[in-house]
Parts: sequence; structure tokens; C-alpha cells
Amino acid sequence: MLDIKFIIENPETVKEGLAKKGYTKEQIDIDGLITLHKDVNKLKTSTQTLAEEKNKLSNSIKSASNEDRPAIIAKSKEIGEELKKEQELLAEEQKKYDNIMWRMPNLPCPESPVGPDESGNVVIRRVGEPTKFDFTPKDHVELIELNDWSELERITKVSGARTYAIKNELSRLELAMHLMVLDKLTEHGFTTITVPSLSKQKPLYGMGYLPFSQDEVYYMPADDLYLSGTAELVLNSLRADEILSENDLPVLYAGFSPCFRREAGAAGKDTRGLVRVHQFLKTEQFVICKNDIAESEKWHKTLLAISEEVLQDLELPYQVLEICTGDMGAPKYRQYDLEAWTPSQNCYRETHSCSNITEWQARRTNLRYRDNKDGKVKFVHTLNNTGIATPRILVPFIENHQQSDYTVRIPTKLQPYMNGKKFIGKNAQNKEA
RNA sequence: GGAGAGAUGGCAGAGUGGUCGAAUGCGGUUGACUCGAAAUCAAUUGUACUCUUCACGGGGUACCCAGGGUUCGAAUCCCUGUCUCUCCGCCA
Repeated sequence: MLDIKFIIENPETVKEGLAKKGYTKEQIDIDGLITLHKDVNKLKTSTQTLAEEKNKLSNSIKSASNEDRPAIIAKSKEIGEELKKEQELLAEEQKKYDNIMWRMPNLPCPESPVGPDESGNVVIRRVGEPTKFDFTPKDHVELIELNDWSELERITKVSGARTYAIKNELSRLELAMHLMVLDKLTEHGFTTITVPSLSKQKPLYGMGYLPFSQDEVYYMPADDLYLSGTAELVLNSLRADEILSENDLPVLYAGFSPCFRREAGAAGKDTRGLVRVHQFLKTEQFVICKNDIAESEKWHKTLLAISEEVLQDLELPYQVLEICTGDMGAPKYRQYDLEAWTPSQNCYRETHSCSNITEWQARRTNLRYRDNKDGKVKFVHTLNNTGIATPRILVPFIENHQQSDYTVRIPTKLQPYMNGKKFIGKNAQNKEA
């Protein structure tokens, strides 16, 4: 959500930002919005004037004489009728106005590359070289089958397409990665927090999932609850409506939760294996900081650095992508993605997504803080980034670390979380000895 | 799932139809006292919107969980929802 005062004072900047994000004037009419806002304000003023008159009359009734009283009550009733009509009109216009405001995307960062879609994204650096093999590498599904690590086919009979069941050492690996990342985030000052995957509707608006990505989210009408696609959803609303002290900032959460996504727009994409599933586990980085673009940009870089560290600890070759204006979602001001090298697909595939939302979400959740310098109440900035998401990351992990005997090498940093094992797989026992 | 109780300012807690944005206490802020601190004393202490002012400021409207309703007038009465607590049942 944007500040209407900013829109009124900088209509051209706003129009330009919306155009960069690919919104047409037909989709969001800024001039119309400004006019509507003026109309709403006029109605507010007239409504308030009527309410004032009515309040004065009501207050005078108690002390009025018995003769005067009926006349005052009659007059008050009359104004009451008028007021009711005015209020209804106001509510109508206000609804139109709110509707536009809730559908207004965030403006992109001036430094973000401008482009229509993912083709406009810019690789800003590559770390590590694509893995070279002196044998013919297998893809992750083959390796999983050779090592008895999954029930990929059977589970779909039980739970449907795009679900996974992994077993033996691989299921431990999945949890080990989360523990490793949670430890890392704790070192960086984050509060670990496990959060529900269930959410009411309001937080979905707060985060921006609604009204923008309705098709992506599971809804359970029997209980009027939604299944969360990310811990960001819950963390973003956890402190909603609060006024924090600046001294409490930044708030750093490392949120762990099962995540659910319908993948409605992804029919036919990534149907093989563990890349795109309906339910997965994610450790999420979430930051609440003060309303200062330099400060939140600093945190944005820090979050990115932490997830790069994760990929480095996992010894995966990766690239950092700066996402262009047309490809970033509505809530975002600036976005980086991390993509890990995936040998079977001969390309980099997304593992992390790191976003600065500025105050756009805070306006929706009404999350504010009191500034120490000027004592004013301001909206916070929020940021989020993947800590680690499984099973997707297992794909590049298994494929990059595979050996000719189908075992998979465990990088040093991860070994403590895998009972010290250096390799996993059916043939690993021979090697350890 | 069954039975009951409740939701008031940062916190605790009064207030059951008429200047109630709301007593009191705690906390916070500022000042006095002090070398300093504590204690004490004094003052102050929500948010949003709107009108007005160059500005300091001033006026007004709304908000006592949320949404409806009754009434000239609602924190207070009625309905619905949400949440919390206690007991029973079930359960990891």
C-alpha cells in the first residue's frame, strides 16, 4: 500500500513506477484515484459537520426544559436521517477508494533494472564454476531411486501430484539443512520461531498475497482458513497494529514452517522430482526495521549475504540475479534471487528470493514504531528472504555432489548435522571405513 | 465437541444509557530536589482522519475486541463473529 499523500504530491513518479512494473493506466488510474480521494474528503468533512451538529443537540437535551425537549429531539432526528444518508454515500466512495489502494503495487527501486518479464533480470555475479564430472552424471530422481531415498511414485497415489516422500538419509539431510541454517541465523541475531501454516484471511491481505495471487493459495472453507505459502505470511502479521519502540528494532525472525502452494499457474512445469511441489519446508528470514531506505537497503544486502553464505556452506555454484521491475511481484521494492547450478538441466535454478518491501506491507498490517529523533509514529520497513527451502535445494545438492558410485558428498559445514557423515548413499559405508 | 466466565488506554483496573477519550494505580516523558542516583514532589502522557494556521497551535469527527442494531444520545442495552480463561470430553 502506498501513501496517498505521496501519490498526490508525486503523481508522475507514481505513474512512472507503475509503468515500469507493467501496469497500464487502464489497470490503475492515478488521476482518477486522486479525484476520488478529494471526493471522499469532501464527504468526510460534510459528514463530520453534521455529526458535530447532532452531537451538540444530543448533549443539550439533558439540560433542556420539558417544553423545549421535543423540538430538539425532532431536530436531532432530522439531522440523524441526513447524516445516515451522507454516511452511506461516504462508505460507498470509501470502498471504491480502498479497493484501488489495496490493489496498488509497490513502486520499484530506481536502481532496479527495467524490463517486462524475467528476460530483463540481470546476473550480477556468479560464484563457483558449474560442476564438472569425469563420469556421466545422473539427475536427482535417478540418484534418489538408486539410493532408496524416496517414494516419489507411490506417494502420488496417496497425496496426489506434486507431493513427495523422502526417506532414509535423505530425510535426515532435509532436516539437517534447516538446522544448519537456523543455527546460522541465530548467530546473526535472529530469533528462531516456528509458526503455523494456517492463517486467517486478513494476513493474506497484509502480505499482499491477496488480492494479487488468489489462485496460488489453498483455502479451507469449512474453517474459513488458508494454508500459508510461506512463514513470511504469519511473521508479517504477527505484530500487526502494534506501535513498536525504535529501540526494539530491528526485529529479526528466522521462521520455520511447512509451506503450501497450489502451483496453479505452473501446469506442466517441473513435474519431475522435487523441484516444484505443493507442500515443502522453509526456513524464512524476516526483518522489521525502521523507516529509512538506507537502513532497509543495508538489511537487504545483509539478508542476501546470509543466503549466499548458505549456498557457499553447501558448496553449490550459484548466481545472484537482480530482478527487473516487470518480474518482481506487486509488494516488492527491490529483489534479488539466488539460483544454484543444476547439472541435469544445465542451468541455474532458483533457490532463494530476497526482497525489500519498504513500508508497503507495514501500511497494510498497520505496523508502526515511534521514532526516537522526532517522536513521530512511522511505518516500519519489512524484508524477507529464503533461509533455505526443501526439498527444492536437494535437487542441485544431490546432483552437484554426486559421485560415480551414486553416493553424495556432504560438505564440511553440513557434516555436524549429519552425524559426521562425509558421504550418504547405499555405497557410502564402504567409503567411510 | 459440551458447560460457564470474560475482552476497557503501554500494563493493572474502575466505570451498566447523558460533557466518558474514559477514575485510580503502575509504567513512560519532562521539571524540581541531589555531586550523582534512589526516594519524594510537580507537570505531562493514545491513534487515525478532517478543517484551520506560513508556523507554534487551535477546532472537529471516529475509536473502550470486530461488525451490525436499538436510542435524540451507547464503553454501558440487543444480535452476530473473533479471541481468551475455567471445567468436562477427546487427543500428539
